Amino acid sequence: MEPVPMLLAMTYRAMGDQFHDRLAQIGLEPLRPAHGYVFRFLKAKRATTVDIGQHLGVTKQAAAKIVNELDEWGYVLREPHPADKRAQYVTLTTKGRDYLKFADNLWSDLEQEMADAIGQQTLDTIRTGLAAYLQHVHGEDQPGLRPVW
Amino acid sequence: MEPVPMLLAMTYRAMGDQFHDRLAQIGLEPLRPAHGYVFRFLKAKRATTVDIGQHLGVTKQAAAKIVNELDEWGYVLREPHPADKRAQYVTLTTKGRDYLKFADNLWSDLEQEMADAIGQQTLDTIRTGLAAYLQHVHGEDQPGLRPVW
DNA sequence: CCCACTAGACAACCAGGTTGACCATATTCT
DNA sequence: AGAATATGGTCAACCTGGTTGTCTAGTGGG
Repeated sequence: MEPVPMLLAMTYRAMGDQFHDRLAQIGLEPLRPAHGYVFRFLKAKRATTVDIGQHLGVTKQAAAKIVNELDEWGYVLREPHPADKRAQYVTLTTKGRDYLKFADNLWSDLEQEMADAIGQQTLDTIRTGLAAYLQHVHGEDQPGLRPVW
Repeated sequence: MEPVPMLLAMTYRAMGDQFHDRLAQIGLEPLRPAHGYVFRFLKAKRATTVDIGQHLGVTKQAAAKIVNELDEWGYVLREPHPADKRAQYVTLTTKGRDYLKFADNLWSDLEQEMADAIGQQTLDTIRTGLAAYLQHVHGEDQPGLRPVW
């Protein structure tokens, strides 16, 4: 029988691939998962590049590259930090918010299809089970999302 | 609430990190997940480098690099193909089989800890649920494991 | 007023893939 | 049989997405 981690990886990829395919059909920019995570993070709180790196679990330099791309593509812009002249807040543009909304819909479509395939209840169990495990392993301070991507 | 794919990724990483940490404590070679997948594959069937690449979902060149490493480290060796002078079978050495056995034990330890944390029944539901989803998406011919790693 | 610390940029590097070209052997077609 | 085509394996150049290390300018506690 397949080891559980293998199943996790394969399922993650299966869902991610479908997400990507459907996005490509619409003809959107080739955003990677990390970009999506950044959007979600920025929606929740004002953040600097350093904050983003921390959240993703990568160096600030890696985070800066990602932010640069998003900036060039118009999903995000930098504005001066009111109290710290070194720092810049990274904020979503309208284009960024629209993308996030679209992506969220797509994700919930996929999740719904998964529910249809294996049963809503099973899906719920998976969700709460995995969350409980993460809680068990990491306690309150969950680490960045780091790899996989 | 966290999207399911995020939970999958985080859980995969959490388990993988623990696996890696414990392996490092024993002082074993720095094998990556891909190597483990190769072992598991070789145990199941005789295979060439090309077969391995196919199974992993990477190019044969990438597979060749992996096989080279494993060869240098003594986990694997190449023997001539009986019917095709171009080809070579890649086979596990004793060291390779020992590693696999050790790793399998470690994985099942981790799985048991997961069961202890969230309940055996929940874990079973997760396992069968994910397997069912993959079945639903891919049908019989599951693709390579490709990324994540 | 110093001194330790931090945000961000720049550069060099690395790992783990990719594509493309090639040789030798296998296979298929006529 | 012989020619055309396909396949296993290797080599080499390149790409992507990270890393470390260094620097500047600004911050903030004693």
